[in-house]
Amino acid sequence: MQFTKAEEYGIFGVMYLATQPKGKVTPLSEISENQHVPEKFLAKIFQSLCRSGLVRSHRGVKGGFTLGKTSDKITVKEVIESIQGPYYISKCLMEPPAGQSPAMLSLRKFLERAQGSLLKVFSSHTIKDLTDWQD
Amino acid sequence: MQFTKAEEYGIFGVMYLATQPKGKVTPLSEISENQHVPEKFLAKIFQSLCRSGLVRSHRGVKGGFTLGKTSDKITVKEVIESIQGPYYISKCLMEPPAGQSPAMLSLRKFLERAQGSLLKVFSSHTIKDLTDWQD
DNA sequence: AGCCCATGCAATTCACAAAAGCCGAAGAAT
DNA sequence: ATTCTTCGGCTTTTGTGAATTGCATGGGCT
Repeated sequence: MQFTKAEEYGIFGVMYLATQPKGKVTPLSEISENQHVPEKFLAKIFQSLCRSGLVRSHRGVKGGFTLGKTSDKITVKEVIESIQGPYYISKCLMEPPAGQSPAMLSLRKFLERAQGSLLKVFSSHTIKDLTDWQD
Repeated sequence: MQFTKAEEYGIFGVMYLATQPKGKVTPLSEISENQHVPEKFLAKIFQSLCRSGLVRSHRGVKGGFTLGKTSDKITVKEVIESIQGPYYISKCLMEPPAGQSPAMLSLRKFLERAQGSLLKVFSSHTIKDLTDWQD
């Protein structure tokens, strides 16, 4: 429901994969070490990223993760919503508007507008934009 | 650091005052009852709103609150930031950028852009906009 | 004086974020 | 086949902040 450590770490992880040589399989331990992120926490996050296809997992010795598609095709919004589900700026937008007070309906209308503005930024930036900014 | 019940209730409270006859002093109990908000919680919120001058308090019998300025002069951003201080889309924007990792600096750049987009919506809508939408 | 209502602080409950741990499954190397 | 490595998924713990409640205080009206 908000931008937390999980999303932060997830983006770092995907960014790291994006800067690795194409085809290289990178284990969690390497990502964790380089980006200073708790490994087990990162593992949980990458499970979600894997399920949504943003990254691909490879088990066994010399296993690890690779990107599911090129970094310029992965938007920040995709990463965020893979990890925590649909993004809501406020809890009250999660509940259906039926039977709510006039003041609430009015506030919802406003919040939806604000949220739309935010999601537009989320979906118009890719991981490649972020890694490019790193230099 | 995020859009919570406190901000929600605060906006409801100010909206309610905005719909009352000009000059009327409205006690918390009335606002609480009409907007279905816990009275003590609302009291705390209104302390902040009072300190920042958005509402004016009147003590004693027949006391209560009035608006500090007309509702078309009160932006949503003012209400939010009165209640919870500066609005940050993410915790990591609260800390100074000095000495952070390249990935973090890159993410900050992105988050600042997203946050700016959001604050623009917050500051370009007033309480009057919200009460007008109620009809 | 007595009542009413805001003020301010303390305490509590509750939910969720953040992290750590454990055991199992899959796959490669030998 | 066995062993080692790495992900998979579940459970539990810890920490933090949201959301509330309670009480004692103080100012103003009648």
